[in-house]
Amino acid sequence: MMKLTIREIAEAAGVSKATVSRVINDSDAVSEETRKKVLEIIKETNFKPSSVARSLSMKKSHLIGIILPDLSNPVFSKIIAGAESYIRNKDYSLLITATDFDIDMKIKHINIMKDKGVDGLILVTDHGSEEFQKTLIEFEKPIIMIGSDSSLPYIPTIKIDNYKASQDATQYLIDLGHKNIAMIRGPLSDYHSGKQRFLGYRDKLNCYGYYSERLVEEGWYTFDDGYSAMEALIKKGNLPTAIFCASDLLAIGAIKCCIEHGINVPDDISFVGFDDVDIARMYNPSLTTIRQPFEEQGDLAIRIMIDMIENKNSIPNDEDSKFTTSMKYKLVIRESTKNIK
Amino acid sequence: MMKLTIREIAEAAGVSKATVSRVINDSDAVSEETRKKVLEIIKETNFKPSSVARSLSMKKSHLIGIILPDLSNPVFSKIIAGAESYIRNKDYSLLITATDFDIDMKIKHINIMKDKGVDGLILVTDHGSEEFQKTLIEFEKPIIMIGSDSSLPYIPTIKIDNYKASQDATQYLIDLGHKNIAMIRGPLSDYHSGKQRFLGYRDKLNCYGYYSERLVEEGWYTFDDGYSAMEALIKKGNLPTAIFCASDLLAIGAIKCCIEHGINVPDDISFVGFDDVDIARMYNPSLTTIRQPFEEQGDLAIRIMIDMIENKNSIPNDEDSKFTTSMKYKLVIRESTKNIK
DNA sequence: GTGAAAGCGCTAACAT
DNA sequence: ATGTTAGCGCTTTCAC
Repeated sequence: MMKLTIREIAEAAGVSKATVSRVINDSDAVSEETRKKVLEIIKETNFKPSSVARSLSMKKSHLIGIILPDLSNPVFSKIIAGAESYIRNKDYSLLITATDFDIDMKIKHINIMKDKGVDGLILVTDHGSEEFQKTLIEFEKPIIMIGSDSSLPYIPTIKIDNYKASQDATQYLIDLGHKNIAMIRGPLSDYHSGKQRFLGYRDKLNCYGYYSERLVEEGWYTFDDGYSAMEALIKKGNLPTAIFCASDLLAIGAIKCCIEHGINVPDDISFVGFDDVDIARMYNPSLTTIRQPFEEQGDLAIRIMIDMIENKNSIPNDEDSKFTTSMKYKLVIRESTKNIK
Repeated sequence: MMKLTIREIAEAAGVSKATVSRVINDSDAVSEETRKKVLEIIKETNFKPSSVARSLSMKKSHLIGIILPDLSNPVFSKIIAGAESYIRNKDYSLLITATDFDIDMKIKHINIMKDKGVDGLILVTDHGSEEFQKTLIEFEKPIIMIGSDSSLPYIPTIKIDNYKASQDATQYLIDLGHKNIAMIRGPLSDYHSGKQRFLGYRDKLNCYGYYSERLVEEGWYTFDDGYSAMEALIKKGNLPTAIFCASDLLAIGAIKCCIEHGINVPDDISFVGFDDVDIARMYNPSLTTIRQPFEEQGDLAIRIMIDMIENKNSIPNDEDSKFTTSMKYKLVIRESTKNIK
């Protein structure tokens, strides 16, 4: 059975291709009679217009690209899940690529997305190099960033206030009576999740005069790095009574290390994570953490994107309309923290 | 700056569009001289041919669709990650949709994929209804199934032997001296992960005369269902000394429930999970489980798919070439199981 | 209200 | 080796 085209439908209905097209798109007045007839034939034959041909003709692919570092990390797969579940009922599809935090890879794939004709691009990434900026500028279609900003004023950004969230987490630990509070941070080169979360912690401790460089370890947000960082902390001796971690995985890795060393959580050490991935509530002990609304971020990004694509006017183009959506985070208190007053 | 087309390149190079096309695709002999010239202009202008136009003309989109139930479940996001990381260096992209285990949704999205012109489709799902089968038959492009088969002989399938894996897991528990072994299974309507895993367990217990219906609870592979199932088991009284679970999440939910009830794992009850998602090794206690090679499955699916797309001859078309790849699973022993002999 | 024709950007015969 | 021409399947003026 050959693939049907609009031509066959037109013939079968005894009208022109143009008319069929009008019916399909509701684009122009068509007499009720012919519309009925055409519609009927379309149902009967189960005809579906080729989106490829349509894309070429309309210069719109109904594809939205999304580029993120890593699909097997729950942090990112949640964002995708949020985006996907909203788009599913819309007339768009998602083209997804992971790029391993590699900036050149990112640039390459932004270009691939462009070739594929995506109508818009969602970037989950840090802002990166100058060449990266250049690629963004030349993209010429709507872009949205999640978790980071681009320094390009016309690119909407969705994120949370990492600095403030970290201050809140730290304050919570202080309120619980902790003074010797360590942090396992992310790399400072990672501006939002690394540097800002660290600064929030440091500045807050400084308010109380508790801060010391000795208290800080660093890792790449992973379980294994959390484990190693904790080993380092143990080796240093003079254990803290609480540890704030830049990610849940870091926290869980560190907790696992503690347990294997006979250190009780939260009796000996309290832990606060960051993200609230699924594991946080499942863990034993369950993890006190900062909840980031990942799925909502993905969902919102798609909403804004579709709006930008369909009402071009809504693309912010002057300085004051630069819009950054700062989403609400929330400190979720569970079993891993203890009041020691 | 207008979007460049092959036409501008041709003019700039003083040749015809056809020649430019030849250069781009290495499709036909072109004199070294003109090739150089064209290539140069392409570099200079940073020209990229439109894949949409190309798709229309060649009837090949270089898009591979993948449909799965849920993106936020680590089981599925690992498969995607595997597929994506292989495809990334190939000249293909991935169109991803999640469908919530809803069969009608699946059918709808298979059709959407078809409209979008994907060159092939990877399905992570159970085989489903007759209408579903019909949709597959009418798809007319390569399809591959992961984790399940289709009953259509020409559709390659990638999976593990769930029945045997469950027997192995159960045997392991028996070897450890356990006789009173419960199971938290998935729904029997789910043929592979539900029914087969259960049968492997039941048949193995029957070999020893240990089986009893009282030992079985059921849930949807989630943490919360595991927790509830464990509560039910506790309510029944006469606790088993070991529990085999149809998923890691089920196991972890049950373990969490035990801990909250003061039941020690593994001293009082041993647990074996299924999947080996990341959480399994991170958990406290870490979980003994059957490892499924998710990323390898995704990777392999893409390899086979690209091969099918590019060498059509390799599509199996006779009965004996029906090919099911049964991947190796592995029992990974960790802290959640205890020898009680 | 409807049809004819041009065109979206590319590839693929067919000529030369 | 290269140019010419005719599509791929759809949308969109522009006539009628």
